[in-house]
Amino acid sequence: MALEAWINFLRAHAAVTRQFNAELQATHGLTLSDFDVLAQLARAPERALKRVELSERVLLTPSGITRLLNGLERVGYVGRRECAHDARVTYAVLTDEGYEKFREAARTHRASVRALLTERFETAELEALASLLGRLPMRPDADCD
Amino acid sequence: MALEAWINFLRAHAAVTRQFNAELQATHGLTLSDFDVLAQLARAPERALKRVELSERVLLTPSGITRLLNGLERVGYVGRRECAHDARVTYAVLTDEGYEKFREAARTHRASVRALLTERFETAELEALASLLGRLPMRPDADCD
DNA sequence: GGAGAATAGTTGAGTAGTCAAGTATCTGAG
DNA sequence: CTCAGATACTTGACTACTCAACTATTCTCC
Repeated sequence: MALEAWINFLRAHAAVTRQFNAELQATHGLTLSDFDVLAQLARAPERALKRVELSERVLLTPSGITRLLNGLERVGYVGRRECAHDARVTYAVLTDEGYEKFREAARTHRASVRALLTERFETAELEALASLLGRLPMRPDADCD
Repeated sequence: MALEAWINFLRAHAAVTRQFNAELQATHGLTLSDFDVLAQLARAPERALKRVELSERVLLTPSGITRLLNGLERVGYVGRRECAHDARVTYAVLTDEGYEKFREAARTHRASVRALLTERFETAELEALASLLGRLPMRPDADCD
């Protein structure tokens, strides 16, 4: 039944993010969102991304991205680079330090995620879950796809 | 792969809650969390629940519940009742007005959820999804169950 | 029956985000 | 060439929480 699935989804999200967030915060001083943008930058070409692109990928508003990046800039994990062709855009670029930080954090985070999930699901189930979740809208208001 | 499932999960949550929240806000002036506690109260015996119970069910901290209930009390959807046996507890009780509000909101919310999900999944898939999600921890730090 | 630990709830301060409005830049149509 | 929009951010004011510290009460058990 639809509503039950939805409620399970909400509860599970709250419980799981709370745990992972706390873990990431405690061992690396990073938010889940921080980690998410670090991850996006790490896999982007030249480790740089426009702020707008970033906001689309991590599902924050542009202003959310500005503030989040302020924090990451202050601690030196990301820097700014101007765009030659368009003076409106500034790229967020991952510094070497930021990349290093990401790699460390990714290792422990990946391990926790894997632990949480493999403890509860068989491989086939995990694939099924990922694929089902993948069919949900991945951007706000994408019900007209 | 575990990490992929997790990322799909995060994105889907952000996109979907954003949409439902906006919808609920626009048509009924309620937050998803507001709706959630209204729903918990509506199905509780005598439509009353201790604040602590509420906080466990909707996965907010006790202080979050206090503040959320402040709002719902101000607009008259919930009231307070003292407990005869234990002077520490005050029950949150759903008023008739609050119950009415919940019923209205539930109808449209249920319809949206159903629409979103049935548009993307077969009945069997939905059951599978609900059951898989149901295996995730439903309370913070419940990895030792 | 009284001290100490646990439980229910609130509050002050802080954080992570939102939205709406603003600035600066770019693009395209007449 | 210019002016009307669109686009890329940033900022101020707000919201919805969280956490830590507090009060008030209730259990425990010697």
